Amino acid sequence: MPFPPVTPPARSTYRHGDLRRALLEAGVELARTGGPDAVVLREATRRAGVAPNAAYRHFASREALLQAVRAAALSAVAAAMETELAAVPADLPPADFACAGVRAVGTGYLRFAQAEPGLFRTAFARSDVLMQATPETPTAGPGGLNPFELLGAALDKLVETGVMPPEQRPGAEFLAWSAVHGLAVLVVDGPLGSVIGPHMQQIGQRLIDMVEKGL
Amino acid sequence: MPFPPVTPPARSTYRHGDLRRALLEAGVELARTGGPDAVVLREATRRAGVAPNAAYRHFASREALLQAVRAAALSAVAAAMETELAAVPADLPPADFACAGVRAVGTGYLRFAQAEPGLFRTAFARSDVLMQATPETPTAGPGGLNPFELLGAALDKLVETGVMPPEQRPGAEFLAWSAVHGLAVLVVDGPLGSVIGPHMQQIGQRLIDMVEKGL
DNA sequence: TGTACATCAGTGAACGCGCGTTCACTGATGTAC
DNA sequence: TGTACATCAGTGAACGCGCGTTCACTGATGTAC
Repeated sequence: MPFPPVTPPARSTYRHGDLRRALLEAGVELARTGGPDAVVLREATRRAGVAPNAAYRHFASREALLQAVRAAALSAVAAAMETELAAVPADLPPADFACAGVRAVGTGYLRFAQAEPGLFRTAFARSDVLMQATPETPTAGPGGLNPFELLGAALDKLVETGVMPPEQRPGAEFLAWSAVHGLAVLVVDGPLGSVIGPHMQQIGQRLIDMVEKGL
Repeated sequence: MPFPPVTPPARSTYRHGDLRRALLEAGVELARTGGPDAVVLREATRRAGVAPNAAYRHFASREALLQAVRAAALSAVAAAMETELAAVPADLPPADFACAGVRAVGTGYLRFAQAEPGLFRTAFARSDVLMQATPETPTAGPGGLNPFELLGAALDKLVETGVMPPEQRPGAEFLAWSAVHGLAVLVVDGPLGSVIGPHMQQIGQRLIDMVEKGL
């Protein structure tokens, strides 16, 4: 896949100023368009208007850049969830509020997957970044929690408000996550894109119904 | 990823005999080890003991070979489901038999994902092979149904035996498939491999419980 | 039954491509005196 | 305040790699007469 011509930023100073950030942003943009495989070190330096090897001052390898991009993508997923959470009416009765929280997390996840398929694929493609974030590669959203932690917190509230029996709680995040993730992946990265792409949100809501009832 | 040295088959005849099949088998073996990206045309010809360009007598391009490998992988998924289905006791009452059928389909899917992660990833990676099979690239198992059709048939029986209300049936395959697929992908291709890999079958059963209850 | 010939599966050599990465370097910065 | 110097971000050129694909070819096969 050839890259579209991107105007070089035309730097006047010898020093770039913030090359690490520029490379990361270029990497994110590449991931946005083409998924993880599109995060190509040389192309990122090209977009930053810099020689290819300049990247090695800031990232140990192409893989390190990709890790950073992944973390940024996960952070964006968390932000999408938070947006959805913020839209939940605060005056709901506690139990309903807790339910709406879980739904919001799932909805944010699905929305993000559909709006930013490239980043979504990058965020969750074979790696352990989510589970072992480093200070250089933060995976949390503005609120300080990463996607997995947001889901866990929402489920905790389900137990606190008595909607979910406590003995069901352990491992529940894996079940809920699986369901929602599966739909997202089938549509964004799998064979269902053309089949149910347009109805994804609707099917997503039915899926979340199923999870709620099943848990 | 360098390939391990594979002994060339040492052909004595000028004609290979069944090069198409040999390339397909080599391709499947590559996918088994390294997923879709590992299906490399030159490596397949190397393993078949043939010049690189000889492949073009049988496949129009690398992509065509990959499509064929994908189809074979889907066929293997179907076979795994059928194996599980065949193990369901035939003397169960109809409703229980129907439930067990759905569970068998899901279990077969998860088992396959864990036993053959490379083929699993190849089978479901961004493509429309599943939904538009051609005579040259069959996706069905021995029984003549592809994975998606096997799931559909199992759900139909759920309706026939009165376990599932008919109005729930439309689209139910997407919900069930999503749940199971999500778990498989998270473990095989995502961040949960190291976390719940060993307990996957157990979590898988809980997940299928959830789907049954939720539908 | 023997022979000419069309068919076509596989060969050998080469192409251009873009990648990640390494090397010795150069130029700007900022700190120590 | 001025100057020497260490630091280190970015440069330029090059490397080896393996890939998919194209070209003109050669050798075995099997069919028609």
